[in-house]
Amino acid sequence: MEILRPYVEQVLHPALVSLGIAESNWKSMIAPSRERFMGDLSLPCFAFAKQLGMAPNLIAEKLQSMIEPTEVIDEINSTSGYLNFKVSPIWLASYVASGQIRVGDATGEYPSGDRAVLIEHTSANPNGPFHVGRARNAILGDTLVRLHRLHGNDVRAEYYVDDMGKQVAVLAWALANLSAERVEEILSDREPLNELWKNKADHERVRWYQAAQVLRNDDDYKEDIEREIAAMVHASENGDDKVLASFENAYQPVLDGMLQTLGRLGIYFDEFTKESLFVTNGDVSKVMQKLTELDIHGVADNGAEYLDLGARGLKGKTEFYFRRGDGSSLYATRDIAYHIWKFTQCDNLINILGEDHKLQSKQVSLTLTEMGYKTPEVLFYSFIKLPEGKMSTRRGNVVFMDDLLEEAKAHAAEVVKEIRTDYTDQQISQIAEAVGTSAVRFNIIKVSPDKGFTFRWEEALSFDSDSAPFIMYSHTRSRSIAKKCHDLGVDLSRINDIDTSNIPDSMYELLRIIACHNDVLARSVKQNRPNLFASQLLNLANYYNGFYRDCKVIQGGKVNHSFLAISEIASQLLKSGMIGLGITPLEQM
RNA sequence: GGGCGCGUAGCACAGCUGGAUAAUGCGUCGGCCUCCUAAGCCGAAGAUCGCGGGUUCGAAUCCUGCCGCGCCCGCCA
Repeated sequence: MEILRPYVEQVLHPALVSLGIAESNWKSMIAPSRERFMGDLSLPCFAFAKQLGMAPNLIAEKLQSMIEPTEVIDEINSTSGYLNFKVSPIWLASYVASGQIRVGDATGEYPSGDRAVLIEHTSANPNGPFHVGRARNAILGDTLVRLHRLHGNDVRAEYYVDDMGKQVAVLAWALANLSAERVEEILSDREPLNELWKNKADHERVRWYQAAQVLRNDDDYKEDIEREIAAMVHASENGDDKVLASFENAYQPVLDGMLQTLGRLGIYFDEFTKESLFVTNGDVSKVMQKLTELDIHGVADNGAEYLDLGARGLKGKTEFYFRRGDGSSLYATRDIAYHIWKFTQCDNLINILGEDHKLQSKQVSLTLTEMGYKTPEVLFYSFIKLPEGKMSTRRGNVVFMDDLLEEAKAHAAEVVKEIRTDYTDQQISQIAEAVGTSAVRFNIIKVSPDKGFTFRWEEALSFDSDSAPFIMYSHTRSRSIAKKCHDLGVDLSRINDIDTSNIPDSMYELLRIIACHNDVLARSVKQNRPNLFASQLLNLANYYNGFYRDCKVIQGGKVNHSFLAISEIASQLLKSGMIGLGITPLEQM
């Protein structure tokens, strides 16, 4: 509870001075209390023991006896070497009611901070529909975008479009050389295209891609295809307009289909930057020229060039190749040019990458440092497995995000239909869409990014556990109360009177959670860990439910304005926080 | 084989610049709808902090060895 910190420091300072502790590094030792019942902030006294020649628990007790409770801190206690400070309910209630707890805006319309942050996420090759594994990037990335905005940063969300190279070339080759009949013939042993996605280009065209991959492994065709594709790749890397245009015609509809899926999850981008840009505008050549001039530069027998990053602490394979023997650039080289450009657009740069990119990212960062540039922050995430093993488009062992969203919506609709018998079909559909997409997002966000997990349908569709619907439900309760109060003639824009003579425990506990809300948000953003804020929102919803139980806003047709004020503040924080996580706030459900 | 990361109750997660009885949520079990939406609330049980050593007055936290899981080790992207 950072809002309490200055008050704690103020009362602690004279006491510590009179004990003979003058330095001020004790300030950094003040931390949130371990247990809620003990307090809000605590000072561990172990570090003073040596200097004072006293046992820590005695120091804590001594300090306690020297400090009088104040209007802000009404409880000071010491237990086993810790001095605990607890915030006064009356002061806290007034503080919260006065509107000083910042309710951020995750839509990013009114950035209040001074940091311009560029977050690059997803950037998936446009060759087929999202499966759940690939979507983890988009969901983590978009959540980070939203949380940074909620925190006040000015954020730009970027998608780096891989519009050159082998993957797109394969797709373009297949579309140019294979008929629909031929594709289906090649894929005859696979599951057919789901009827639902028949006109969605990402699902349609991925079959061409898959068929081409089959042929590329077929001895009868392999060599010819490889030669043709290699020629296309080569041309694209040299900035050949015609080939790049044919690539774009091949991938753009696929990308559009993929973005449609992301749109359903509330994921949008501010900017799409094509990889080819840095080849055609000369940046890549300049980068390669500069790299050639570095001390750690080396040349292979056939003229390929690399940097020896072993000299800069990289272990394992230390040669980092940036130019092929034929003089063309590599993906990583272009990525360096892209990073240099990105740094001209922002103060902070964040990349969301799968754990398979760890080495590559390290190489890029070391190289950027070598060239004198800043390096990006990177959020790595582990892959999502299926019970049957690794997800693989090639082997058909995938769960498509489109299918998951359909299932989630259908499941949500069943639940709504069962418990809200008076809702219309349209209401049910709207609620089910919100619940389904929110639940899918939340189930991915709540898991720590560096931990891999296994996708299970029953967990992905579970709404009664640790879930988005739980949070959504608390929020609709608060809206329902507000609506009732409005109908009773209360002006909701003018409620900030708190009856400090009546602060039940569950209201106090809710206030304490509210008081830490922005602390958690700041930490979540600073450390790029969306799951921390997800947990905070779950807590907020939980304590709101406790408040709801004990503090009746409306009783016997009369409105308790004090409770209503707190309910409304909690409601706003729930709503802004939900938008921050990409959960859809509903008025009723 | 080498490198990087992960391993905390049935599940998920916090704590990891060493320090309080390892916190929180879900699930489980038991209870609660004449009461603002029971998609809810209350209570209880549940942890060899992967395993073994070491450093320390004190280790989930630091060091080390092992085990398990993931990823990487292309002049691919």
